[in-house]
Order: sequence, then C-alpha cells, then structure tokens
Amino acid sequence: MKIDPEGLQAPYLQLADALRARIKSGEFQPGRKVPSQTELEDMTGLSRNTVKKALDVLKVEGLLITAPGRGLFVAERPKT
Amino acid sequence: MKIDPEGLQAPYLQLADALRARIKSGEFQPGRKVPSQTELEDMTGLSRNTVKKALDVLKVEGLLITAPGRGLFVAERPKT
Amino acid sequence: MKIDPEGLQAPYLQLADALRARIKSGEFQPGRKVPSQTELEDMTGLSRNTVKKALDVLKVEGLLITAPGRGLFVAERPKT
Amino acid sequence: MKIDPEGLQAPYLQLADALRARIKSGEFQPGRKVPSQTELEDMTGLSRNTVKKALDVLKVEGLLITAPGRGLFVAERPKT
DNA sequence: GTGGTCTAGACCACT
DNA sequence: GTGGTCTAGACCACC
Repeated sequence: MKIDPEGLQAPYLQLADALRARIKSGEFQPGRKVPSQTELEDMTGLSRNTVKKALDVLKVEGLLITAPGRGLFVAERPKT
Repeated sequence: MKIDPEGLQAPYLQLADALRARIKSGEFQPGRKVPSQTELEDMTGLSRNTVKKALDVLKVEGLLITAPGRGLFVAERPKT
Repeated sequence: MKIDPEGLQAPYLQLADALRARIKSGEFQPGRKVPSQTELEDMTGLSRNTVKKALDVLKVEGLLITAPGRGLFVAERPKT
Repeated sequence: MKIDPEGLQAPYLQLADALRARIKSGEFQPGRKVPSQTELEDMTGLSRNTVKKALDVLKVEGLLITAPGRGLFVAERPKT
C-alpha cells in the first residue's frame, strides 16, 4: 500500500487502485476485512479527505460500502 | 538557468534546451522533481506563456508529462 | 433541563419529556435548532448512551429526525 | 439557489438537487451556461470543497462535465 | 472507536 | 480566469 505523494498519479487514485486490486484478488473478502479510514490514513500518510476521495471512487464503482459507525465493507456482489 | 532575452535563440527555446539538458543529465529523475511552471517563471523571469511554450516543446519530445493539479513530471521512459 | 438521577422516572425519560415539551412549545422549530448529542450530555451530565435513549424515544414518536454528520432536527410535520 | 446550511439535508446535496432540477428543466442547455465553481461559491455561500462535492454527484450521474481551464458543461445526452 | 460533513487555505496546470 | 488536488482542523451521529 505504498503511496507516492510526488508520483504522477494523484494519491487518491493510487490508493483506489491499490484497494481495488486487493479486493479483486480476493484478499479482501465480502464482509469486513477492509482497514478503516483511520488505518488507511496511518498506512498511507494521506489526509482524511484524500483517503475518503479514494473510497468515494470505489463506492461509485460498487466495490465498497460504508456504514457509519460500523466500518468499511466489500460489496457482496462486486460488478466484477 | 540563465535566459538571454536578446540572445540568438528565442527565450522559450533557450529554456527548453536548459531543461532538456538537466533531464538528460539525470538531474531531473523520472518521477516528480521538475520545478512547477510558476517556479520556472520566477527562476527565469519569463512570462507564463513563454514558459508554457518551452514546456510544450518538451512534452512533444516525450520528455515531460503534465498532470492537471499535480505538477510536471519527467517521463518514465524518455524517448532518449 | 434539570435531570434528577434519583427521581421517580428514569433519567432518559426525564430528558425525553423535557425535550418533547420544548419542541411542542415551539421553542425548537422545525428545521435545525436542537442541541447536539454532545451538548445534551454537557447540559444534563448524562452519559452518551442515556442521551441516545432519550433521543430514540423522540425519534420513534416522530418528533426528531437525525442526519449522520449533520445533527438533530425537529421533524417538519411532527405527529402532534 | 437557496442553500440552508442548517437544513436537514446536507448542503452539497441541496446544491446538487437545485442544479439537477435546473438542468432537467432545460434552464441549463447542453453547452456552457452553468455558473462556474467560483460563482456557485458566491451564490450559495458554500466553501470550495462543498461545491465540488455537489458537482461530483452530478458528474457521476452523467449530467455535468468539467474541463480544466474551460469551465462546466451540461452533458450532451444526459441520462434523462 | 466508526464514517459523514464542512471550512479555510494552499499549490498545481490549463485557457 | 477556470477546474483539480491536498492538508489541517472542526463538529456531527452512529456502534
């Protein structure tokens, strides 16, 4: 989950790509498993809003679901 | 990065040459590193459009890549 | 908004009664206005969960609406 | 384009709704017409990021297209 | 603890 | 001027 703040791609896109890959590879199974936003902040060194922007991408793609007070979930039937 | 407004070559070409030399010398590595357009303006005393013209030359040459809102990047595999 | 921990009624019911009275009296208008959960904690000295129980009562009654991340609202058309 | 910062709905959703309505009503025709982000900030009193969040919603819906340095456009064939 | 929302400000390239 | 990105901090309800 290496993010390069100086890289060509925007950090939030790098994060989205990394998470998408982990989900599609099956590393993150439907159910919980996904690190929380706070954990992702710590893991990547990104700010809250940037992490959320990455998650927004995956939510739109139907891969992730967020639940206030509960955490992040991998969608049951991700659109491949 | 001295630019001579009265020189033989047009200022934007002088700038392009100077930047190309720095890239090929390895001073600017693939990844980030390249000064922003604004910085180049300050460094050279040239106008926005002149700086842009210099960058356009290098973009056409495949040496530079630009990412809106992110900055200027040296291409990963510069076409020598 | 005095709450008596030793009173006849459970504290959360006392809070619910106090808030209901304020809403019906028009002190809290439809729209925003209602103090946040955190503010209610400070005002009453009650715990988070106790405050929540009081609010749950009013939500069930249709007097209050809650919006995650936004706050507490008096319902537009309270069921009298 | 009245936005109530204290309203039940999140301001960015209020803005998205207002713009969506204007687009679907034909007030904003395909082409330019849409107020810039800066104008929307002034019109609504919202912050930059909140305006952008509203626009993100409409971009995902396929109603709006953004072009760096050019402005906001109503999509040619909005999905109804 | 979790995620949701908003603000203020900064820097970037693009036209 | 335009939109795009990132940071830092604040407050909120939810579990």
